[in-house]
Amino acid sequence: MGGPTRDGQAHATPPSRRIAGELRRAILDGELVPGQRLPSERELASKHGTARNTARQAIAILQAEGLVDAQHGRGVFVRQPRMFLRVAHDRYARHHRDAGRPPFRTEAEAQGLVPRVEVRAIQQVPAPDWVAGQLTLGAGELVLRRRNRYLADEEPVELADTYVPLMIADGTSLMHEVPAVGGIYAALEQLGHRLARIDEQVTARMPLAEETEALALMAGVPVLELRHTSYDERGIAFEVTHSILPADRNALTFQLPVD
Amino acid sequence: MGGPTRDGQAHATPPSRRIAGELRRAILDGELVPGQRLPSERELASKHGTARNTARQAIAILQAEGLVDAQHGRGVFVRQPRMFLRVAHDRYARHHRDAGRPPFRTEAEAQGLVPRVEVRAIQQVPAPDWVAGQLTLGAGELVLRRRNRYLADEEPVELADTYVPLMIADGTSLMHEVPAVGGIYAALEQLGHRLARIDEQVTARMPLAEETEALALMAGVPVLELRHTSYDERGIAFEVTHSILPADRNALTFQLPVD
DNA sequence: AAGTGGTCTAGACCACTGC
DNA sequence: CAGTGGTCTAGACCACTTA
Repeated sequence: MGGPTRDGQAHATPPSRRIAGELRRAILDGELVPGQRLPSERELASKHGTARNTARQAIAILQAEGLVDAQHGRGVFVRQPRMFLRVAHDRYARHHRDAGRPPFRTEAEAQGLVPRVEVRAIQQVPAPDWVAGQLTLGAGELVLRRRNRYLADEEPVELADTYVPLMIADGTSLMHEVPAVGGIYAALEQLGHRLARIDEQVTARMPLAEETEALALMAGVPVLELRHTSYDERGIAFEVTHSILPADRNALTFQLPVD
Repeated sequence: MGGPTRDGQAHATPPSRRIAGELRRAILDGELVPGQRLPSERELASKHGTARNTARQAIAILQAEGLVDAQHGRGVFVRQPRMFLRVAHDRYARHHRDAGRPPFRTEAEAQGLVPRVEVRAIQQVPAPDWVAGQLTLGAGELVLRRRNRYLADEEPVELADTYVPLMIADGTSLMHEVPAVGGIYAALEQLGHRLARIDEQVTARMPLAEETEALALMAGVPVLELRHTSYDERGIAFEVTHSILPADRNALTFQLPVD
């Protein structure tokens, strides 16, 4: 039994939210510090005179807010601030490419992290709508898709699907696992597609189950969704990349001149 | 009773996740279209031969993923794609400012939306660490803080705290509610701070309870956190803004020359 | 009034962790 | 083995929406 009005208080805050509120305040005020264990579900329940499920619901609220992290068999912990990989505004600068450093490697090494790239798949697929639009292809036309996963110090920090029109990629090193020293941008440049301008669009959402697994995401962590288009000197798009980045491990920086 | 191994299948997917998986597939495959109602919790439970709480847990998973939206007394619905306000790369261009159009108004009107700005507070506060760092002030030095809420067609789309050093703002129109035609950037320019370069950093996280309310956020919607710094022609920072944007209503676009 | 989601209870078994 | 979180059951009352 026991809705919020059983004691005559209409619209009173339900116990689960009250417990979550108390814990949230303790975390934000620093009474509970990052890494510290919360009382167990059973302790919280008996302390507040509720069923265990009610205390559990309170924990679920905090988990959805990204404030705590439940570990099976160990306990519930205040979340630790995580390492931040800042994707700098100049990651596509030619001087890095000329030095044989692909964008991701540039970023990771600048922060003292060990980069690793996993090639998950290299396929020919029908172009998704957004890709076809950016590359001015017919809807459903075949494109090369390279699916990569990027890790810094063996922690996954990005999933990236890169699309290149077959007219450009067919028969080139792009179809193979390791396209060239310097990454695919160096390879594309050798093919005559000199990067002159990029266009990036950023939003965020909660991860799908598949992304949660591939990025080892904890509950309550959203992902950044980055859509990137590369243009050559004639203003023609020759490559697009769709990236998914854990929001707790990534911030994107941009520096723009005005006027 | 009833763990996943009761039937001898060790590590089998628990019923709640199985049900969530089926519904997720139906949504992503388009069998359930945006706006459509899902079966009720009681229907799902009886159809799958589980308790109602188990079906309810499946719904909670989809809600945390931002795929569905539960409405008390009505049902659970596949979430509608929301209107997207793209914050264009040229929102700070001088020609808008010269025409008396502040950045937000420029954006909204370009998309046929009616912009409205609520000034929530104009105060002098100690500079937060990040603000002090960007403006090269002493930690805790007083700065002007203007707290705004932005609405498009009466839907909240941004919370923004703008900080200006008191040395610049004191005694000027910036201390008043409506600083000048063209917004605070026009006012700053009249004070001799000509915008030459901006620096923006983007990340995302789940909203705090206060932000959920101020932005009328639904469950499972993260916020974009945008940190913006304005530099004049001498490379001196004269203004920073900390924005919180609902991720389901905002995408940020950037266009950058390379090299 | 009927149907829906929101919350709670009291109890159970499971899987995982760590002493 | 004890303690923790993960999941489930079967039932209940509440608040909200719709007809």
